[in-house]
Amino acid sequence: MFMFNKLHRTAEELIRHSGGRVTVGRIRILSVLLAEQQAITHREIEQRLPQTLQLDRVTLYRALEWLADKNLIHKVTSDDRAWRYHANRELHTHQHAHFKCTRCAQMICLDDLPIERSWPLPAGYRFQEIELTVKGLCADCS
Amino acid sequence: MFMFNKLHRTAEELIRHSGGRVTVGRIRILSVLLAEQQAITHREIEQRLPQTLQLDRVTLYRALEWLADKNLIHKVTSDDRAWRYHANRELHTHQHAHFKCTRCAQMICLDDLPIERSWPLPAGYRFQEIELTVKGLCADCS
DNA sequence: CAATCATTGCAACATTGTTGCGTTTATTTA
DNA sequence: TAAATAAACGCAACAATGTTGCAATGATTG
Ligand SMILES: [Mn+2]
Ligand SMILES: [Mn+2]
Ligand SMILES: [Zn+2]
Ligand SMILES: [Zn+2]
Repeated sequence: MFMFNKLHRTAEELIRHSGGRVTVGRIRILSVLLAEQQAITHREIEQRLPQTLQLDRVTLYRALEWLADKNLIHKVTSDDRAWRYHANRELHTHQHAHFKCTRCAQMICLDDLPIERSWPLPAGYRFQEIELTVKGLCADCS
Repeated sequence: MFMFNKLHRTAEELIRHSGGRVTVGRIRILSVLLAEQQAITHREIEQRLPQTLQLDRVTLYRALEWLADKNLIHKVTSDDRAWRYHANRELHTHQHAHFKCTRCAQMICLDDLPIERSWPLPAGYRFQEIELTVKGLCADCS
């Protein structure tokens, strides 16, 4: 309860600070992501939202897009065609790698992994960013 | 014409060698991939197939799956939710990174990029493989 | 409180890939 | 070469994930 209220207020503050409209949907969504240490899918976010809050699929998609635009969250691609979302902490402001369990599909950020090395490209190619996913078995699955 | 026939015969040989049935579909598909230096999508393969060969979407999907199982091709994930396929050469037998242009979506293999370093994981996690995509602008787009 | 316009809900659509099943065909066997 | 067989195929239906258009709602401001 107490934790929830704290997260709720944190989320509200972050959203208000970003200059958008403060809606209960956005607050609840960001709260869910702040409470989670993993990167989770649209579906998983839906399941973690309070039952009392009825929220359309599309609204959830648009809220997530908005939160990502405002740099409050980031989204990660995966081989199962589903984006995964995670709240931004200070650690996450720079580029970082991710780990995905090939058995349970859980995905975590690997904040310690330095990936800022120079990646040599063919002549004429210009580097923008890197996407790195280590795959294997998580502690629970191995 | 000559090139085509040569690829065609190479493809046929590879397929026969893999112990499956040698069908015109599989030969044509593998020929397309052998002729291509980029990793291309299901859709793009479809477009490159000869008009004379009518081939069902599903058959193409299943042929690609079979070719990948036999290690004649490999498939690469992307942020646009579409697998990309590429013929296996000797270079590609080991793990390698890929480059994807953020403007034209072309994707190439970065065979020179050594990614076999040790990636430190949290305790209890077990490494299996790594997926690395460098994003930026290709020579044509930059 | 009223005005405004960002946000939402709903229906429809798009894309990519998968599954079930009856038919065809490549290969083997006689 | 002809028949038998199992693999491969075509078709229809389905599934998962995400997007678009538009009218209704509601957060914010004055
Ligand atoms: Mn992350
Ligand atoms: Mn490759
Ligand atoms: Zn796991
Ligand atoms: Zn390009």
